[in-house]
Amino acid sequence: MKSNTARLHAVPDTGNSDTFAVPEIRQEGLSEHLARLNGTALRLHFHRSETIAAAGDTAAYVYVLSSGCIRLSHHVADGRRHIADFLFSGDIFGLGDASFFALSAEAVSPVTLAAYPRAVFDRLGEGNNHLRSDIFAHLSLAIAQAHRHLFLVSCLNARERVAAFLVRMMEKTQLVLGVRLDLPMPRQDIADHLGLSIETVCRALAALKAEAVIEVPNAHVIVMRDIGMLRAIASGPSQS
Amino acid sequence: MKSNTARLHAVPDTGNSDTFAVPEIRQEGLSEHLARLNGTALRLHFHRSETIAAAGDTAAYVYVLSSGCIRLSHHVADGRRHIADFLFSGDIFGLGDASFFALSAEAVSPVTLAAYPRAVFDRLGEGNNHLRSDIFAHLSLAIAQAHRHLFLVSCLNARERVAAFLVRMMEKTQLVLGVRLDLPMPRQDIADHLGLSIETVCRALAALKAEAVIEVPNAHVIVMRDIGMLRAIASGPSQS
DNA sequence: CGCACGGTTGAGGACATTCAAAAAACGTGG
DNA sequence: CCACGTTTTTTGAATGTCCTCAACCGTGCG
Repeated sequence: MKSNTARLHAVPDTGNSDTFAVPEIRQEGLSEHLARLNGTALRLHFHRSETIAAAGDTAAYVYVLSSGCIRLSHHVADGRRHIADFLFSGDIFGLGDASFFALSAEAVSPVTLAAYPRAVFDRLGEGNNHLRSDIFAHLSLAIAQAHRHLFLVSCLNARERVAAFLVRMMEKTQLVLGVRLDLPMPRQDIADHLGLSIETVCRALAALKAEAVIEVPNAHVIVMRDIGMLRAIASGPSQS
Repeated sequence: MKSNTARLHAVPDTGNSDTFAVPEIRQEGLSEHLARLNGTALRLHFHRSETIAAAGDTAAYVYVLSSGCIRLSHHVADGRRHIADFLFSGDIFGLGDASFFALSAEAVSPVTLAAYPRAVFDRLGEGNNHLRSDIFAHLSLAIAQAHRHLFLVSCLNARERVAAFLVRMMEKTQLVLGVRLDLPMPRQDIADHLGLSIETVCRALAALKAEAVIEVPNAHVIVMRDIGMLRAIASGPSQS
């Protein structure tokens, strides 16, 4: 699956710069605003595999994850599913869903989160330009990330997708300089996120391990051995 | 950014429910609001293959397409590219790009469009709740569509992707009940949109033709022979 | 201890890509 | 209007990647 136009190749591609940079900025703003709503927030939690909200449900709340990991997925009748994204502490779910949730949110690991009634949330926004622009920024970022992932799935091969996934998980979990990455989700979830089969995910990890780019002490921990190389692989078939 | 406003049509949807329904509602609101800005709008036009805005450019304007077709694409150095979406008359580009465009916009066919200075646009929004909620809806829709496309690229095979593409183009170009679909973009663009090679797109079209689902009188015209079947194919390996 | 479950690895096959070439469409200039 | 060169589209054959099916391994738990 590569596709693409042109198969020319020239590009030294130093092997670094993300070719599809999406600013991965923490959205401080929104969190602050939400803190002000604490009085009306519900504190909830869920254990592994529980459904927090199902696609099609009335979007009565906006959720902010305080701990754990959740997946945003789309299920179809015949068992196939696609996982749009994984959310971690500080991430927000439901902001873009005006009336009904477009995706299901399910707990990957034990989760605690705050649920803000949408009505209250909206009311607050009406008098607050700053909050609104934060929401705007949040939605824009969500679009940019969806497009980045679209590029990943459309243009990268299995090994590159897995590498890109690891890089992204590193960023999302703030483990920018660390070497030890915790992957709370099972392989099947990674597969459904990347548009691969579970076996292919395993094989891609094995390949990266064989190249000494990563180590896999156990199934849920990845040790980054060569982050530069990992990023290079993640950005496409430049030199691989 | 992408995406757009989209098109109405509640569509009888004969065939079966789209497994990933995205409300394809026309955003009347935005167009009306924009009309009020006519005084400040620039009227531009471009011919085939011209770049209207490049990724990374300062997002000084919000564009509304009045005629023609443009593609929103992401290019990488080695020649690969991904086309996030195609825009038609009435669609909006640049709304989600606060400072810089995340995607390039290029004319697929001769294009005329209106460019609204972002500053003016933003100022209008500050005093207008209705406009703001239209923008919000626009961004939400863009996210939903990106997710739908993500599902398509992650879970469907070549024939299904091409079928889904045809269905979507039918909807976008308001040709809900018609049978004659005009495809202004070259095969390579379709391939880069669907994450396939150009040859595979051709073969998928040939397969649909062989099944008597479509006819292809010439490369840029598709005649729908069995829309119900097309929708069934587009929604995945359920009963095909 | 034995079972269940998630993960890993192997073999074979399906599907999409690549390379190659022919056919059709397009534009230009005579 | 036609001839010509260029570009786009289509088809064919071979290759490669990823998927499917299946067995195996390791860990955790009753």
